[in-house]
Amino acid sequence: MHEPITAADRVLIEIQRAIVEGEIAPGSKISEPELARRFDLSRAPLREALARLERCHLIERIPNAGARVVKLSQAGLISLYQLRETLEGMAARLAATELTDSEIAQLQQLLDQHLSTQRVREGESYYQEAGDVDFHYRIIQGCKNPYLINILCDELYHVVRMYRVQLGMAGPRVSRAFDEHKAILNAIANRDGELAELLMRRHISASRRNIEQHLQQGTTK
Amino acid sequence: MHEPITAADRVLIEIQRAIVEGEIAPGSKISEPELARRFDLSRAPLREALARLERCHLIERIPNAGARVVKLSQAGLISLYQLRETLEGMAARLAATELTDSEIAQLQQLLDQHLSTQRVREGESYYQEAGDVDFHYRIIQGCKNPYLINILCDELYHVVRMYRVQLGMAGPRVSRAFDEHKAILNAIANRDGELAELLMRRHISASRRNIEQHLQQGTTK
DNA sequence: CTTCAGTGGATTGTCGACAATTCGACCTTG
DNA sequence: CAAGGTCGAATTGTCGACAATCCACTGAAG
Repeated sequence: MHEPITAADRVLIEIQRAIVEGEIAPGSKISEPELARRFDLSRAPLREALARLERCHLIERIPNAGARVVKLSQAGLISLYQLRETLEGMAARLAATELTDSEIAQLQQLLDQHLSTQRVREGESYYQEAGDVDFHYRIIQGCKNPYLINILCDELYHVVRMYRVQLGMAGPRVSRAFDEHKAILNAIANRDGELAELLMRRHISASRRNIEQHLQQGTTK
Repeated sequence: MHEPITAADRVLIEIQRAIVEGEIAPGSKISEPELARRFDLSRAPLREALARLERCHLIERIPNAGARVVKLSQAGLISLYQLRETLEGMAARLAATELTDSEIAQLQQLLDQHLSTQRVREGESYYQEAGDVDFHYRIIQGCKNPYLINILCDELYHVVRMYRVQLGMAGPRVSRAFDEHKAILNAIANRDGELAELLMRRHISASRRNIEQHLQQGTTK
């Protein structure tokens, strides 16, 4: 079975990566002919990809005027994390009742694995990033609400990553984040949805404050 | 200045209406050539419209296999309203601190207007629908969070309408809904965000139960 | 010197046709 | 008769070209 990937999907993933990693500068204009040449395709699949990029909030399109890469801003960061607090809090609360015992066990196993990995590579932000993403991803999948899953995993995921990558998340918060994950999972294991929601909200709030500091230092404008 | 409308936008609105009102049956397959003939367009703008319909959760696309109109289900309704509870509750809470005094006054004026209109046309569900939508719309706009506004007004709005329209919302809940609107607005006027959120959540929860009854009666499967 | 209208260039939106893939019907075979 | 494979028609994905629209530059008038 071939990967169910169309040409538009491939270029979508490419451009997503380029934007998230800042290879295409925030605020810069997107030229359809230029990108078409760069990725060696027609404009048809490219426009399909652009439509999906708009859905991910990575670009902003104005009819008959073109598309621009989104600019990072403190206001945008706050709005985004404010929403994440609510949505992932909801996901954690639902996951506490929806997840099966075996799924919870697998998650605990995953966390142990991350902790040992983290000790080996202290301060390596990529693994932390991957592990954090994986943990949140599984919690979200566990809520069993397709609309919520779609919003968090398909639409908001890449913008969140964009903020984290471009502001260069570092390591001092790593160990604390792992403890917070553990606490959230404990609440879920105890089937305490309200506590899981509260802890998840705090976890994301702390993450926001962490990034906010970096943003104030980084962009002076 | 012409209306900033492209051909794809026009057909999008047409198809949205057709799907929401059930003119295109839920679960039916979408044929691109057929729709292109029906609306007298090429397939290019039509595909653009289909991409946005997928974003609105009105159709589901499978690569190389086509698109189908979404089917209404009790599980979908519950997931949708579960999410609305959280999101609109958040919007109400934020609106309580973000709305200006004059905006609140305008909202109170709007509600009075709706109440008088409702008395004139007792049980007329369309006006209730329009008034309800307008009230919720303004609360959402008042939260000042662009991500949240986008999700509620652009992505979820039409599916919600689809459930309400196709299950034929009637009048017994109309007056109660107005009272609930009034209570929510009072909480906002008192700058009591927590209460506004709680009341909004109850309001939507009651609305869900109302629709749920109709759905159980209507679709026996 | 500032402001506004006109024009040229480029970009976006749209079109019709071609290629790749899928779904269904038919036929063959065990 | 059932199961599997094969072929064909239809649909989706992609392409290159045309038309409509917008942006920037130029030029002229106040």
